[in-house]
Amino acid sequence: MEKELKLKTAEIEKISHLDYFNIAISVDCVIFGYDQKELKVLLIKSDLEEFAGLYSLLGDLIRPDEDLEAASYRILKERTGMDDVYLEQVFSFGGTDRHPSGRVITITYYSLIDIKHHKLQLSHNGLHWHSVNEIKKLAFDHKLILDTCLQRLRQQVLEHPVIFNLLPEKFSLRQLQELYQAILGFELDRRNFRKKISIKDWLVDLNEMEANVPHRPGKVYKLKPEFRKKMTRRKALTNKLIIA
Amino acid sequence: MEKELKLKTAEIEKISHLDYFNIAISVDCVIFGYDQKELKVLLIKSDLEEFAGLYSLLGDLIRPDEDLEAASYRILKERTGMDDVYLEQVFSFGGTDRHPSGRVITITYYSLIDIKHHKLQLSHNGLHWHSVNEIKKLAFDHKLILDTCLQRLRQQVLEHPVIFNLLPEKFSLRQLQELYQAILGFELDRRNFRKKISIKDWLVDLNEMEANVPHRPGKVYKLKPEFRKKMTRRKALTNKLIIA
DNA sequence: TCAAAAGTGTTTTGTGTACACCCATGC
DNA sequence: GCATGGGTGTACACAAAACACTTTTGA
Repeated sequence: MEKELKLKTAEIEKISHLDYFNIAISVDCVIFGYDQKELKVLLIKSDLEEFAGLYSLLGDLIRPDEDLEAASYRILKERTGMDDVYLEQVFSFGGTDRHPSGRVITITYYSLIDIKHHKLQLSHNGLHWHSVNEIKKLAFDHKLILDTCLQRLRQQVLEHPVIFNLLPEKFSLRQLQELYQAILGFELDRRNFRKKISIKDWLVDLNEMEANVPHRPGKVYKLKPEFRKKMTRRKALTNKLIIA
Repeated sequence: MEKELKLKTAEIEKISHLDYFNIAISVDCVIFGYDQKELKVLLIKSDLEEFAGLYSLLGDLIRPDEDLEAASYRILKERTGMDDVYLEQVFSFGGTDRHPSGRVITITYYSLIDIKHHKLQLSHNGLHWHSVNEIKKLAFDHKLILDTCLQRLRQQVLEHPVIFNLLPEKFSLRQLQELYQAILGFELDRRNFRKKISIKDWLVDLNEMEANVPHRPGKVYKLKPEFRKKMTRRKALTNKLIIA
């Protein structure tokens, strides 16, 4: 992967001097995870001198024979080993100066993965999970991209059952509430939260209890299978907010 | 403009045979207008043999020195003569087979214009306003693009005061309500509608009355200037729905 | 005088929000 | 027995929805 990134920069260098239609197109992925009660995002060390010491999102140029989703899935698969993930296109960024080596338009996706279910190559590249709240600056315009995706994620979790892609299959209502809070950035009332979730009828009670908690164990639930849609889909017309 | 479109096809033909990074990038604009109590969209005859007899959206390849918004504004300006318009990026479509002459990824925008304030060159090209409801099929994947933009427009008018870009500066509440209905596709209660609009405090009463109506004239309003934002902006976190 | 739409309030229903107590478990 | 979170219900405030009559104008 190191090699691939170097190649990428070189290729951009080359094409930036060609004629009219040579604009490169990339996909950048904001890969969200959840751990230690914090929302995380997968970052890698920037391979450009201009951005030495800064981290960037995961991305790559699009290949001529793959569509946008395929490119996103490829990036995810290469970096996390996972291909069964939730993925959603967010926005395209096309400023003429956003890449120092030439004109690159990027189409951004965010994805949600269960951080425990993957094996990263954390050895080099600086590939790592970073707390979203602590990120002040990224290479390129990636901070803007991250903020845009986070905003979209916040909208989505208010309206649709996508948040479960960040959790293991079995979870307690406390875990779910803490995750909502980590994403939204504010506290929720426990009783009202439970009421709204139960009205939504998204969950199955597994008749199990949490184990290894230093207090009274809570019930364990899983998402009903009909809501486990992982693919990119078109959004439905906004209905009522679910939470908050 | 005829010439430019022919050129465009030829250029795409050429680049489709080049090497790795030669993917063309276009912007397609779904330009909405409102007339005769119907939502309209600006269409043009497709210039490709493959789509003879079909209409398509307005679009063009992106130039290397212009960003995405600049390309959208250029297309609008060329076709409608207007450059003071509301514009919003919606989605990017990148299927490998979406253009018969080669790989073209398109970034789509919708815009809202006051249909009375422009002068189209309606003489040739088949450039015309088409009722959105009557469109069954378009060239390329443009029907899908149109549907996606319409869905986004419906979301936006429920949350933000963008709808006024489709109306003349002065309008009555009846006109406004009819426009909401045309976009949303269902009827609204007149009293509840007026109440919600007045709570929003978007409008100024101009102390004028409608003229030339075959019934009791209504009051005439305009949008408060602070809500007349025409540029592309990032969306705010969803707040409560306004209408419906 | 009729047709067409303007203008205007009240009631009912549902949803959001604030809030407090007892319970079960691990340590 | 104490600390920690689990689990539950009620009261109030506000927003949405349903609904009818009188007024004004043009034809």
